[in-house]
This record gives sequence, C-alpha cells and structure tokens, in this order.
Amino acid sequence: MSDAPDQPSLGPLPGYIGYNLRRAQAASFRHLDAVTPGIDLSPGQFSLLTFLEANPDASQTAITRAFGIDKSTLSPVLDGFSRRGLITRKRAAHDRRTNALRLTAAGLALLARMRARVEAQEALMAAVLEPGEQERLLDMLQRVTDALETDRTAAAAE
Amino acid sequence: MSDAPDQPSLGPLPGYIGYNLRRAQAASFRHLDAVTPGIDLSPGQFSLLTFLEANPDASQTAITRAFGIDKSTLSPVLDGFSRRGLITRKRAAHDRRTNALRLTAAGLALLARMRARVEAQEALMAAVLEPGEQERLLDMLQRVTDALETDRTAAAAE
DNA sequence: TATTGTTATACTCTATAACTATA
DNA sequence: TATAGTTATAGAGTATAACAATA
Repeated sequence: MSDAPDQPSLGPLPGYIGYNLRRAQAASFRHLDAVTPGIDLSPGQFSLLTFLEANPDASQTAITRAFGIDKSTLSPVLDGFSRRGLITRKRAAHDRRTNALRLTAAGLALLARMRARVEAQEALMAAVLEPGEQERLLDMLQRVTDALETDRTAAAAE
Repeated sequence: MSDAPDQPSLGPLPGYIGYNLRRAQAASFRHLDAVTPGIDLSPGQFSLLTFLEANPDASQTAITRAFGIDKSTLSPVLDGFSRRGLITRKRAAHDRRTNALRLTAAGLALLARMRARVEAQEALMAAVLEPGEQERLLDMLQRVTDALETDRTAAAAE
C-alpha cells in the first residue's frame, strides 16, 4: 500500500477521439477473441465470410475493393479458409483469370456460430447505450471515417 | 460500364458497432500516417511518448499497466526510442531493477510536432460532428470499452 | 498491354517463455 | 521467491515487387 506511486496521468490522450477509437476497437477485438474459444476467426476473417455469404461467386478482386486490402493480403487468408474446408475456389468460366468463391456448408455453419457471438457482443455494447444512441454512434463513426478518408485521399493527390 | 457487376453487399456488417469501430480506427491510423511524413511514429508510439511527458521517470512496468501491453512488447519499442535519441533509460536509485524513463529534448520536440498533427486530425473529425456530439461520442466509446472489458474479465474468471 | 491471382519477402504489433539482475 | 527488464521466437496482419496465366 505504501506503493501506489501517484496515479499516472495519460495527459491529453483521454480527450482524443482517435485514442478512444483505438481503445474501443482493441477491447472489441479482445472480447470477441475471449468469447469464441474453438472458433478461430478474427474480426477481419468474419467480415470476409460474411461478404462471401452475401455475394456468392465473388472474385478476390471484388473482396479487396470492398475492404480496401491488398490482393496479396487476401490470398493466404483464403488459402487458410480453403484448407479448413470453409470455402471453395473455382476458376470462373466467363473469365478464367478470376476465382469464384463460395462458402461451403461447413463455412456457413461456422459463420453462423460466429455471428451469434458477434451479435451477443453487439447486444452487450447496446446495453450501455441509451435509446437512440446506437444509431447516433453508428452515424458519427461513419461521418468520422468518411472525413478521414476524404482528407487522406485529397492529401495524397497533393 | 457494361462491367459494374451489381453492387456487392456487406450484409449485416454496416449495422455492427464493432465493424464501424474497426473502420474508423483504421481510417484514423492511415490518415495520421499519411499526414506525418518524416515523423515515423505510430499512434501507439505517440501514446507512449505522451505518457512519458506526463510521467517523468516512469518505469516500464508503469507503462505496461497504463496501456495493457506486455513488457516484452514494450522493451524493443523503447530500444528504438533510445537509439533515435528520443528517451533516456536510467537505472532507478531506489530499486535498481527498474528503469527511470525520460524524454530528451529531441523527444519532446518530436512529440510536439506529432501532437500538432494529431490535433489537426482531431479537428478534422470534430468538424463533422454537431455541437455536443464530440462529448457524446467520447462518452459512448468509454462506456462501450468499459462494458467489453468488464464482460471479458468476468468471463475469463469463469 | 492490362488484369487476376500467387508467391517471396519484409515490417509492425503482439504475445509466451526462458533468462538475468535485483529485491 | 517475486519482480523488472531483456531476448529469442512465433504468429497475425499488412504491404511491395516479381511472376504466370489469361484477357
């Protein structure tokens, strides 16, 4: 007890939106990992499977466009899905350069299990928001994301 | 133009808080990286330097507690700071196991430059929020983070 | 020539485990 | 014995560049 050496200060960090976004995102990630033993899907992988459910026969390029990731990032992830029997990759007839991706029955089943956990986490978050706040939160996050992306791409164009 | 093959759907993802947190955080990270050429500090590294400014002579363990990272994650980051002349690490007199960390003048200067960019990014985000919304956003993020951490640690305790 | 996808490679962030030195 | 810090190592997530196949 002699040992509590002044509460350390975080300085201006707690007042930053960016810092709090990072903390919330990290908490969401860790929480989901903790409540999904035996599922072994990251949030990003869950997003990919969700996309494939909504867009059967999507190409890999369609995925990279939807999520803003590089094709070289995606390939090995899909290798893993394929090895685990969660998806099939077939050469598309109309353009034999592209892969037509599909969830297997096992992929759909795992996605359903994961979605239940994700939605339980969403419920947990919603439970600490007042009526109407959740919609406001989503809307604000959307606006903030758009503002940052717009400015970044404008800055990149000099 | 014959080529727009139906808008792909993201399914339920855009309705999830978690998905939007991830997107916003990633946008913040990328944006900051784009507007800080020549500074070479990640958001996490900026947090560390900010902490050291607010807590001179802090120990490494104090930092790991404040940010929830492992000591083995921190050591190499501090090696980098030290090599770049941003901090000093001295053995503490009162307990020679612990390091007393301090920003150098160069560290303070780089931190000040980075903080200006961070606060410009904050202003960009604030600009798309209505009066009062920023405080609401910070408060909601805080509540959500707390709810997730509480549930995760409760679940971990069986 | 341009596009789709794969692979080699590398960098960052994170952790666990084994270690040294101090307490 | 317990704690502070370092180091070896590994795994996830990301990217760039070079490549093969196809358009």
